[in-house]
This record gives sequence, structure tokens and C-alpha cells, in this order.
Amino acid sequence: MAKRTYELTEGEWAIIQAVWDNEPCAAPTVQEELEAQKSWTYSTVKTMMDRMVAKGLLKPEKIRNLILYRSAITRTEAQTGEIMRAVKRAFDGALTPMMQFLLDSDSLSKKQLSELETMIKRKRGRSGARKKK
Amino acid sequence: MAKRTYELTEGEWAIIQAVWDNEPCAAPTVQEELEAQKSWTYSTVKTMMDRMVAKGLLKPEKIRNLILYRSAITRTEAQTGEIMRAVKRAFDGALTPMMQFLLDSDSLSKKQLSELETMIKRKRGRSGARKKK
DNA sequence: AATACTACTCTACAAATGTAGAGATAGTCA
DNA sequence: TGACTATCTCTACATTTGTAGAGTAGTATT
Repeated sequence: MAKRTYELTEGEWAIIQAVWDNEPCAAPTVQEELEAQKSWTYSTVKTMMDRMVAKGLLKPEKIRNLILYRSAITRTEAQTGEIMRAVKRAFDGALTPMMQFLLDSDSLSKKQLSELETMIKRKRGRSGARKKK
Repeated sequence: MAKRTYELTEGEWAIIQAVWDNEPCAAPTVQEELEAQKSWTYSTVKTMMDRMVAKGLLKPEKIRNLILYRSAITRTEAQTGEIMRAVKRAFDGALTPMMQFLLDSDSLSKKQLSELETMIKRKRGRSGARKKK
């Protein structure tokens, strides 16, 4: 099955993060969780969550009068989607140029660079053991 | 001055790419350029471009009956914005985890990995010569 | 001058997103 | 049983984004 990619909006990101952290959880929980950052009312949060259910981003389970929500996509899937979006729009779909851009951007410190180098070495080293895809 | 970051929409990306490639250029040029990918009418393109002027993404210059547009932000600025957006939303604002994610994602080939390694080496090597920021 | 082009302006509309009030419901406790 | 509380449902509205038709004005052509 063609693994589709997800593009979440700003608000959806905020909500799904709260869900991941509290899963399974009810809407009021999410609202309280987000109170600090966004000052959304319960209505706002609930509306967004229901729309997210409609979009297949959350799964609801009704238990008596309570609705418990679970994420329908993993954090990794969402992160991948977000990156793919950036790559697609800003780098013509090509990952390496994007990496290069990041490296060239002066946004990484020397320390971070050496961390990356280590990661790459490690990665290349055991890349024969890549799990079948 | 605090260098703000830009977040372009899908449509804005399409248009500004055409502008970068033809700068300075008139709306009909952009429309023709995009005809193939998006099949937008002149009206559609012109409307978007005018909105982009309002947002400060394009600069118009009226020459007699013709309006010539120029980009008001560079490709690099736009790319940075797109990446920042992804980092902010999906990686809690931290670049290194995002890089790590990319490295771990099986999306880069062995060859690409070694390219990156080379880039990092080069970068680290001359990083004493970093231009003042 | 009348016609045809070309590029522009104005206006409009639907879908998506952010935002939230008002009222319905169902347990809970005095 | 009546008041209180927690949660839900319904409805609504503004803004942004995608999309475009209709009409206008200046330029070129015959």
C-alpha cells in the first residue's frame, strides 16, 4: 500500500503532540495541556479534534459519556510528512540538497557538526544490516 | 533587525519560483510558465501575485501599462523559512534531531551519506573562517 | 475610426483553518 | 429531587487560500 504522507496544520500539530503525550486521552485533557501555549477554549480544541478524526489523524473511542482519543499516525509519520513537505516545496523533492543547505547554513555549531559526522559514520558502518523494507 | 522567517503556501511557492527564474517579469509570463504544472488561469495567477505583493513577498514596478514583478525575498530566505517551519513544528525547534531523523530515515543512499560526510569534513575544516554573523 | 489584443482591475465564491458561544446531557452529591 | 459539574453537540463567524469570470483600458492593426 502506498504509504501516504501527512501534512498537519499548525493547530493540528499542537493537538496531536498533546495526544501523543497522554494517549489515550479525552478532549478536556488536551485542552488543559495546551492552555499555556495556545489559549484555546474547550470548544476550540474539541472542534479541531473532531475535524482531525474526520481526517483520520485521530481515532475516537466512546466509553459511556466519555470520548477517548488516540493518534492514528505516529510521531515519525508526522515528522516525515513535515520534512517531505519542505523538501518537496523548497528543494524540488531532493533530500541531499536540503541536507547540504542545512550544513551550509551556519545554523549548526562545530559540536553539532561533529555529532553528525559520528552519526554518519555509524550509519554507514552498519548500513549493510539495513532492515528489509 | 530581527531577520523574520517566511512561510509560503503551496501556491506562493509555485509562483515565486517562476518569478525567481524570470525576474523581473510580468504576470502573464508567470502564468504561461506555470501553465503546465498548475493549470491556473491568468486571473488566478494575478490574484495570487497581488496578494503576495501585499504580503511583501513580491515587489511590483509599474512601467506604463505593464507591471513588472520582482521577488522581495531570496530563494535562500524562503528555503530557510520552509525548513524552520518544519523544525519548529515537528522537532521542537531543534535542528540536530531533525538531521538525525533524516540520517536515520533510510531515505539517503550510501552514496549520499558519503557525500554528506565529505561536506561535513570540509565544513568543519574551514569553519574557523566563518564569516562574521 | 473600428477591431482586436493584451494586461489589468474588481468582485465573488468555496474550502480549509482558527476560534468560540450556547445549549443539551448525564452522572454526582446534598 | 434539585442543583452542580463535566463533557458533549451544534452552530456560527472571520480569515486565508485556491480559483476564476466579467468588464475596462491602453496599444496595435487594418
